[in-house]
Amino acid sequence: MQQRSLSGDDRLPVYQRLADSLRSDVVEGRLRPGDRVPSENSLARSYGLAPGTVRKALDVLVSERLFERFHGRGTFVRAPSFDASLFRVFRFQSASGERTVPESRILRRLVEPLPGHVARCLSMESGEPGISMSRLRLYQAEPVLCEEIWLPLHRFEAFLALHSDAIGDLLYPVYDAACGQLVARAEEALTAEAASSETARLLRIEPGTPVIVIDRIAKGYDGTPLEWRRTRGRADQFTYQTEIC
Amino acid sequence: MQQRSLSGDDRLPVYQRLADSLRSDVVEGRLRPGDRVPSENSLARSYGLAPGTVRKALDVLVSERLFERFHGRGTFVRAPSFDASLFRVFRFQSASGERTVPESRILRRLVEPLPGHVARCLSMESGEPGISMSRLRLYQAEPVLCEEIWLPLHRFEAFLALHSDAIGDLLYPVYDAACGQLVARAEEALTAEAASSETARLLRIEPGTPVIVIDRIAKGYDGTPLEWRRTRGRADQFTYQTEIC
DNA sequence: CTTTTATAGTTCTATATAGAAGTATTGTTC
DNA sequence: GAACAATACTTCTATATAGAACTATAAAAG
Repeated sequence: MQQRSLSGDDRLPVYQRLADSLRSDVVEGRLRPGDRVPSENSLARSYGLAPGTVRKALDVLVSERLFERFHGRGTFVRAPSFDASLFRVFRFQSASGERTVPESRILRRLVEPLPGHVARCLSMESGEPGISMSRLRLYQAEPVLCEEIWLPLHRFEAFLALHSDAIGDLLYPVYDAACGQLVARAEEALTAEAASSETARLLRIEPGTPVIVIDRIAKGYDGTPLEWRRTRGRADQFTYQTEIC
Repeated sequence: MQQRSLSGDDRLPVYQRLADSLRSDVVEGRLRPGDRVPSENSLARSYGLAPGTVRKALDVLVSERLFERFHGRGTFVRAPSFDASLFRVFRFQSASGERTVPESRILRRLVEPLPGHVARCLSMESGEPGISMSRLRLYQAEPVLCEEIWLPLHRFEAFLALHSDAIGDLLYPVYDAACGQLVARAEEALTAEAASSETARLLRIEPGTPVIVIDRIAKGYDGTPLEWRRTRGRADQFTYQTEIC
């Protein structure tokens, strides 16, 4: 247990600087999702702080949803969950009410130059090489979502080499395992449009029918954009619920 | 400064019971939006608690967005803001970027029996009397949103008597002033559909064009549903942004 | 009247301490 | 081996205290 000290702007309160320090432990990979964070007492000892101050720093990171605490068990780096957001938006539930992740079928996977609007979102230049994918997602054998996905080639070369069977229904675990790319959070923008003939064919609906469009930019812990994704689904299977105040 | 004691289940932690007590001060109208909450020290004195415990109770209420704190100034009951949510969803901003609330025009206001699906949301019986309104909202003289609104008659009789000129662009302040009904929060559900001929006419678009539908149930501090509202707007003027993690 | 200064009130930070409450492991007993 | 008891460790609650940082008001000075 070595004595540690806080870096950073010393005009900031101590608990903020400790929170910053722990946050960068995650950003720089010294702490990974699922890892246990040192206990409040041991942090207090090793940084030479009062336990209350340490606890306040952890409060910050818990409210950021970066950590989660369990009474009597410990504090852990939280693993983000993205499919929960799909359930918030589309109602995929069987008659019995249970939720299963929709099955995925990759229709296309090849290297192409990034189009302008995608490149901008990925902080890259238009025309730089990217991996382009089309994916169809089915629920109980019915097509429910279709997706266009773009990845920066230089980070995801190993993904190209993978056999299709090695890619499951969820992509982010594969990004981590095969390419060492951890997705920490994502920004989503939601719109509606009339179905093009292409998406109408994939979703087996009439062209012109309203569809929901979700644009997502997935980012790493350090904020670098990793994936661009556009998902379309039938509007009549969609509701998004919030509380406002 | 009278000595006060905490009621409620004494197996709960003290700070929770204090938070409950202050919350019910708001629910029962002893504290109103904008009011100043007694200072941390005075609460500590009057309840006979340590200041840290009081502060922890206030932390709870601040994170619920019921209170807001200002360093050196005090703690206040927060006034909810609902038009902010409209801006999150529809992009009404002039070229210069400033935001103005869209102008409102009430097309219809009369007493009618509540239809079933509305009555259910308002915890009332189908057929009970309600106030039914149609409203058109314009931005820079262009129609952008159309709304159907239902109110329970027994709470809003005074609203019927109001002259149209006395009703501004925002309804909730009028509900409060004329009927003593305070809206605390609202639940919204968002969908898309093809424009009916009726909404197409109002919004001056082609029938069948995608429109966004927002169903809202507005509730008081005690949770009683006060207003049912369905808003429709052109989908091409709409984006909803969130961060997920 | 305007500006400055003091003051009293507010929230915010930090320390120190003690024990309650929950969880996992280890040892003991049967 | 299974069931129970003791233990060590974790987070959680609560108290007490002191001063920093910020804001509004009142008093004083120009």
